[in-house]
Amino acid sequence: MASAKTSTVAERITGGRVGLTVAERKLSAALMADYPVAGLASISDFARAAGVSTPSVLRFAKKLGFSGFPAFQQALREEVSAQLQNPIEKPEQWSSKAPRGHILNTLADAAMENLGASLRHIDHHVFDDVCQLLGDGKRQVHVLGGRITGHLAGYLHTHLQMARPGVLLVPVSANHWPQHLAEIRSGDVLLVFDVRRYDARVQDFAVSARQRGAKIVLITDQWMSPVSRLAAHTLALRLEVPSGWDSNVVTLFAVEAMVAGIVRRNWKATRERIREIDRYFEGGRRGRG
Amino acid sequence: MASAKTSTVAERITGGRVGLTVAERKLSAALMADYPVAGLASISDFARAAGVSTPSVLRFAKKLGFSGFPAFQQALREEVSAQLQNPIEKPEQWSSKAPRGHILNTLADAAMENLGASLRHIDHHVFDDVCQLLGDGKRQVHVLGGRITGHLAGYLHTHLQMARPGVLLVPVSANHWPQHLAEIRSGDVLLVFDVRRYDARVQDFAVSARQRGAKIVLITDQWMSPVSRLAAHTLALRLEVPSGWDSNVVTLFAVEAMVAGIVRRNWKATRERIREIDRYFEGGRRGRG
DNA sequence: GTCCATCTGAAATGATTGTTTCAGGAGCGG
DNA sequence: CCGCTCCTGAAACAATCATTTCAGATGGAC
Repeated sequence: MASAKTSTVAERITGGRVGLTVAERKLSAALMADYPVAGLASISDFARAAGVSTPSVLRFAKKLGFSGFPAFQQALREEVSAQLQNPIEKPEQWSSKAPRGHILNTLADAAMENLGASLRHIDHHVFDDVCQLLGDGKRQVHVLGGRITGHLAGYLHTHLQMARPGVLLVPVSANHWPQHLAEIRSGDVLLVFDVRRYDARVQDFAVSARQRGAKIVLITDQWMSPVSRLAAHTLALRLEVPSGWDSNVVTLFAVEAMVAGIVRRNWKATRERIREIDRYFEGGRRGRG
Repeated sequence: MASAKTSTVAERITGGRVGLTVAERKLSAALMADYPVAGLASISDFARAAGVSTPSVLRFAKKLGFSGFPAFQQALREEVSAQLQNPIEKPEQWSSKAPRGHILNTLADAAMENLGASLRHIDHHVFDDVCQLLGDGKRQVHVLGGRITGHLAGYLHTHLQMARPGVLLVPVSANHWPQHLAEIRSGDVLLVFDVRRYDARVQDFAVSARQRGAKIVLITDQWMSPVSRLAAHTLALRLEVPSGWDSNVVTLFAVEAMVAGIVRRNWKATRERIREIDRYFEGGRRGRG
């Protein structure tokens, strides 16, 4: 593998630490003319574009410290990837009173970037399909979360119940999963939250649910839980924050967006259900408006 | 050579003109998760990243109108090239592919405005004081939420437990509150979530807790729960969204920020607690990483 | 002009990729 | 539950690619 990943390929070239030969200068010029895309084609294309032979390209890559042409390309791809994550416009400071490095500002930055990155990557057709699936009153919906995401599962469960009947929260404790599995019928929907430290038991549950004919919707992080291979729909979100933990702000956003998308579909029925629920809760509440 | 070069690959995919199969949706998701770099690796890498077979990738490319995988890659390279040349493209839309009025865009706007408005109003000294109070191991912390916010209370509870001992979640059901009140000692902290439709029973609980010598921290919305008159510290957040419901994205943000602020104070102890918890959970989990 | 060191590309090789084929399986309507 | 259609991936194949080898080219020193 290539050694120093501290510098970009361009820096290595112009760094001048290495004297370039004629062929190498041609390659350098061709690469800079359309950086770094020129280097992302095949080795022969790149050679042709620069007007040199393929072995020269290879020697070029090795001279720059890469193990071979694929390693060279890999570095270029990573640069592109990093560069394309163009940051969204954000306030230079969120909380004007707070110090620049205050955790409120830091995390707000991260939250916004996560939200932006997630939304840029979400396919809104997938999102709409998920809403339709979850809003389909003929299917039961089962919601499953892990130790942390279980709270989000609960949040979704509570809200989804206002929009439609037949919403079941899979118990947090895995001990009760076998019983719950028996509730799953063909055509049901299983909504799974599975992020980072993916839980093998969750995966097992998903396998069983699928065998029983359930459609699986997965909400996961950018590294994609293995459950995605079982899922009919997957929403991959960006959850990284500099605190060293993951942030579920975007996850909750996705949950609320789904609820909003579902409610919008059958607003009348939802309003009626909400009234019923409220009527019940009024009993224990004396509050104002 | 591929025919129409008028549209980007992303647009062809989300354009919806072509119905996507399961494998194709996975590919789409994987591609969007790191667009367009994910598609610039070899066909087998791309297939592996998406969790499908290589032939599926090929069919995907052909379905999008390309003569083969190389043509597909060529199109992606051209997009990268074009995009890297005009560097500053502001996201006037969050999900560029989704329609302007799509719920994802609407809610994302609202979320950002809420976050900004909330942070502008929060006094970071109050925030820091809250963190210190909640991080003080000599005080028990009781966390109380309502029907909806109870899930956020649970989220905070789970995380706070990783940072310190003596964190208690007040049961959701008001029936058990009398017993729980007996757990509250002088000097304890009661963290209350109370938003909109303020619950009178929550207020009653807060009154009792305060009589027992508890300090009260309140997380509420911009209209301020009446509990604020009892509270030592109040964080008022902006939670309005155009869906007609409230959004708790900012609330969760505040929760995570508090956790981060507390954890930062005593990181060593936290890490040890996390290890212990992990050790326990390892038993029921076979997962990777 | 001759020699030497260095650079370069044609050709051969081995490795990997992209493509096709085909049998099995999932999903769907009757 | 059965039969149909369409989707999917394992395996075989063909094409291209990345790499090595080696003879010829280049350019400077004397």
